Amino acid sequence: MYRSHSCGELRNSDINKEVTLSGWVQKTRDKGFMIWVDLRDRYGITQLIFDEQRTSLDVMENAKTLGREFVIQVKGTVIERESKNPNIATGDIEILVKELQILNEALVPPFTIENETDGGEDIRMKYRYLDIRRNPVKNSLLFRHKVAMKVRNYLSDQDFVEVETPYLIKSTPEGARDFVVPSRMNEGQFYALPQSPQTFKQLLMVGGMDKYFQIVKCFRDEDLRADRQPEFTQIDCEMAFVEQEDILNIFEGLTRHLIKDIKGQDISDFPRMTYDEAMRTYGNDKPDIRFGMKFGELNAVAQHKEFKVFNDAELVVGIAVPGGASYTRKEIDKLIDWVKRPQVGALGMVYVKCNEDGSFKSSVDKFYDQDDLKKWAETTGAKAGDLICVLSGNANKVRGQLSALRMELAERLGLRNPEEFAPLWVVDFPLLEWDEETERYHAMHHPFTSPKPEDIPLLDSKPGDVRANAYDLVLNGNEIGGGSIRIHDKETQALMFDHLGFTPEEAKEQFGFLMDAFQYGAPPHGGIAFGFDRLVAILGGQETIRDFIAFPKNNSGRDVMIDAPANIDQEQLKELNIKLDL
RNA sequence: GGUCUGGUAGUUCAGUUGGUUAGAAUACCUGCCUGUCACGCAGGGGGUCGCGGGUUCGAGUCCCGUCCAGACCGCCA
Repeated sequence: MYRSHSCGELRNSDINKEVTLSGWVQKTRDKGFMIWVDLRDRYGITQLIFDEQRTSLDVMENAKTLGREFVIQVKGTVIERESKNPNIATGDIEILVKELQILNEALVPPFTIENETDGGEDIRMKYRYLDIRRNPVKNSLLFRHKVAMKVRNYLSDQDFVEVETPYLIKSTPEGARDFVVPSRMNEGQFYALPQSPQTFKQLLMVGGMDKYFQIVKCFRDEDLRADRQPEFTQIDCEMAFVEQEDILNIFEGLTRHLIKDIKGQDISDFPRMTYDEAMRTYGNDKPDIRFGMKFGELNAVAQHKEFKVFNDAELVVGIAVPGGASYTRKEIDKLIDWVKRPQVGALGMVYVKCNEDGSFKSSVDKFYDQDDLKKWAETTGAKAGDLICVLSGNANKVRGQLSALRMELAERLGLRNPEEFAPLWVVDFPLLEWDEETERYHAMHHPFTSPKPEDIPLLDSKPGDVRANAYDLVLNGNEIGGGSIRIHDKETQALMFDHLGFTPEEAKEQFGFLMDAFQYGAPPHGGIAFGFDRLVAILGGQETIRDFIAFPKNNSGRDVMIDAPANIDQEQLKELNIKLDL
């Protein structure tokens, strides 16, 4: 038996018990006459004591050789500490060691295994197995497990069935780049890893599994971000015989349940907002509504003077920055530089200081009088002491720019409290989106999303105006879920493929199996998929998902620990009939 | 594909207008220490300044290229 107890559970009530503990040496404090060893495992730390009065000489000598992260087993007696440590749960007791066995020695780790480690990101990823021993990472993984269990239990209690779908499937041209896997048995052919189990879950609906879910890995061969990994986990859900309203209600329930159960918070307000409204008031389809700073469109009150920049602009729009009137000229110039960075791309920024005395001071006083500026303040909701930041230009671009500024300022002003949760449904997404590169429309969500019936007539005349039965769940400015009511009849699906530029032959080749299935009694259905990594990170109060993934990839999609991806040898390539052209 | 930031001891970082032998903290090693828990004290070892080239009497420092890491834009149905 390696252990009778964990390193986190012994208390005063266990005094005088003979125990066996195993774990890692967190730290030794050798005072010569006495050696203390902090023994650590997943559950906590227990102090061991070796003492020249009470410990045999050979055990004492052995204890002197212990180094950080040695794996040891000890047998001894639980005794009360002479001086207690209120900072740890086991701080009242210690183990007077009688037997010490070194199970495995360890090299000196390249960084300290402590809450505040001295190791940087790079080295920690290379030695991720050591990083996982640290409380912050360990606790993130435990937290992830807890969220997964809550989700499973909740959905299972609601009669959802977890069904596994295949990972080796077929590549499709729509959407993200696929990871592909060569098939040895089918010469020259490739599987693709799923970007999502989308078509399979729809086929499960045709198969009568009317409530499906799966916590499932998905794969997308696109560039990474702090909140994006090439392989990531979704809570994938689909239901038959439901309308959009049913799905919103059920998954609003799940979201409320998780926030209540895990964070102890009741969500009072769970608003719904159309895509149009989100874009107009926040410049963004995933607005963070924990704070205000809503957009005020200023065309009507800013295009009547001689200021050419505004007069030529499709949209003039501003936000009120709380307390911003006190910014110095230098600070405002920095803000202007910030919006002019290529990542944001604004050409300039007009500002108005709303002074405490009710007067206004702007960078465009030459063109606008106090009455004009007062109207701007009213439109943007600016109060005395605020700063109005105004951008102008192409409506879509300027909304994106002002949205970036809004988020940046909120971050700087500390308005994005990670312990506050403000979920939101964004509904009525456009069905199609114009793609400049390929010069055609492509599905904003995916090609299986149903258009709103009343908008179908617009498909030919104004394709960009057709709205979809599609919705996103937004939490604190992050898209954590998205879904739609699907098309479930062959004709509509064919019409959709036609508008996406597929020939009937291409549609049949790519998705014939789905349209075939639709002819055998496909029920009306719809669903949603949550980005599980992201959901866990946000509930955990962070926006970077890496620490909630045991073995994440780095910025370039590499696993620096196992050093993947890597070359494969000629034999393997030959077997797969692959010739490299490098 | 692009923009920005960084790369110096095991680790995290400092390093002035280019100038003697490249520093600190921590970790590590040795010794001491009668209740430590961020133990303390004394001593010690430890460097291809990412890599390649250039400018210069002289480069960690300036220039060019390149590699790596991170954040972001594009991309992510």
